Amino acid sequence: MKTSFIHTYVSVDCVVFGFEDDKLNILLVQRNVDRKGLKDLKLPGSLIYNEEDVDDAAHRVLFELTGIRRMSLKQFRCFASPDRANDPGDVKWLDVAYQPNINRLITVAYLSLCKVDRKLNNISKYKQTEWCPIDDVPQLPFDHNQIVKESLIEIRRWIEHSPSIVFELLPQKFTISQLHKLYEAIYNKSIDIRNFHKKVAAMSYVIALEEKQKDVSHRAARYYKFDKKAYNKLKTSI
Amino acid sequence: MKTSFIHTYVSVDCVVFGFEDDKLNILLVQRNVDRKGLKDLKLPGSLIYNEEDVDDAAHRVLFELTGIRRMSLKQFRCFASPDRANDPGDVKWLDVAYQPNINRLITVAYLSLCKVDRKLNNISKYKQTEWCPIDDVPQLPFDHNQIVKESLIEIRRWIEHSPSIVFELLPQKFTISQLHKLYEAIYNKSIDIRNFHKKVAAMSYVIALEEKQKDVSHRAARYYKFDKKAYNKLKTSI
DNA sequence: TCAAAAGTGTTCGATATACACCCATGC
DNA sequence: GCATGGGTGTATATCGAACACTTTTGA
Repeated sequence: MKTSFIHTYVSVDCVVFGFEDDKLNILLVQRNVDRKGLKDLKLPGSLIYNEEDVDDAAHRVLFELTGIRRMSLKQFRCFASPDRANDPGDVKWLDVAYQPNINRLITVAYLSLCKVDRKLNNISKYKQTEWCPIDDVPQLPFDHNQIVKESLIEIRRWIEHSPSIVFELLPQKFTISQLHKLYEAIYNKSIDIRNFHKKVAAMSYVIALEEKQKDVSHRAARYYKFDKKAYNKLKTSI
Repeated sequence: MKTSFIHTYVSVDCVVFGFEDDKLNILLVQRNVDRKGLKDLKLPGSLIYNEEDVDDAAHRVLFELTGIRRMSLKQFRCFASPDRANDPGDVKWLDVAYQPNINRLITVAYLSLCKVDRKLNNISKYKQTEWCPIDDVPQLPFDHNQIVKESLIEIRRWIEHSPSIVFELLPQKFTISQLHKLYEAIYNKSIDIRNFHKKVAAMSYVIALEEKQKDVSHRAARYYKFDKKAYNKLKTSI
């Protein structure tokens, strides 16, 4: 009787967002096994270790992926459907990548953000990683497509709660236009640019710099930066 | 090497909110083992079965607890600290309740809501269940106190997103005053009653009934009901 | 007639939305 | 001089917050 309780492996899977070509992209990695011809992509993830918290496992995955130690991340859901790992190809991959007879796998999904201009010095584990536009995500193994879908809802919630995290998707110096396009990409709708300027002006933690764009064939845009200290002061004062 | 991946049991724990005496309460159950004198309470929960999704496990726990089959519930976080089940008393309880040598336990926390006037016909499993005011929760095993704490934040988020769920905490017929006190309890602040009347009036799915209170020693309050169909129509039209 | 809770409107400030033209730059 | 994107202000609607008195009922 007691044996019917699940005794299982637990993994974390990370949806890492980046912003490129005015679009949201996510990081996908190549699976270890090659199936000829087809790119065989998945979300970066890993089984968790014995003495490891899930949050730590997610940090570890991201570090192995990007070389960045303490990326912002947010757990958003545990996926545990009994048949999420039933596809024969997925079962086989589990056998090769981890060990045979993993009959079931529960995963905890995380959201994270990364500047795409950051060089990803991934730590040997992944053959290849690539940014993939969110509207152009191929079919992924397990329930990774569903995880991606839900992560899009979650990223909006995250921003409502912590407006600062959008700046993790932009370079240190950015233009209003970049920020504007980022918001449009995240909310998937067009946002009036004049109202947007007002909105940014109201963010006391977005600081205008003297510096402007150079060598652009139109009026040069001013650069701005995100002031973390001002943001935190504001947050704690509320 | 591969053996260092976690291979573990997974449980669900449910924070069930009720509304009584103008306060939020949560349902606690008595652990199976008695420690003399002290009430030994915990959140209702269970290990999950082999072929069971976590959501289903949570539904099962709630059914065993209340006799209600499809309660609204919301997964809100996976708790997986390696030392969440390190307390000797907790280890011993796990041994007795489930089986020896559960060295680690990951849990997925759920939020749910229940009318306290509903008779809880709990299905034999729990010796005793009791409603406990949220401000008066005793020390609980594992990290259940933290789970309770986070559930309070989560219930607010849930209401923002799905205003209808508050009505699961009230009887079918309720007064504005009850609804008002419920909101005050959830947000833990006083809310201006006139503004609140306006707010309720703007909820097209809260329907005034002809019926009023009887035998009260003050002006009788009108009853209202929640109209689920009107609510759903509104939701889908947006 | 008193105690206790029910019910009711207006004003103000803040915030979101809609909307169109001139500016700077490189080619 | 023209194409390209940068930058700006005003008017209106909506929402939330503040605020005090009258009504109904049973005891």
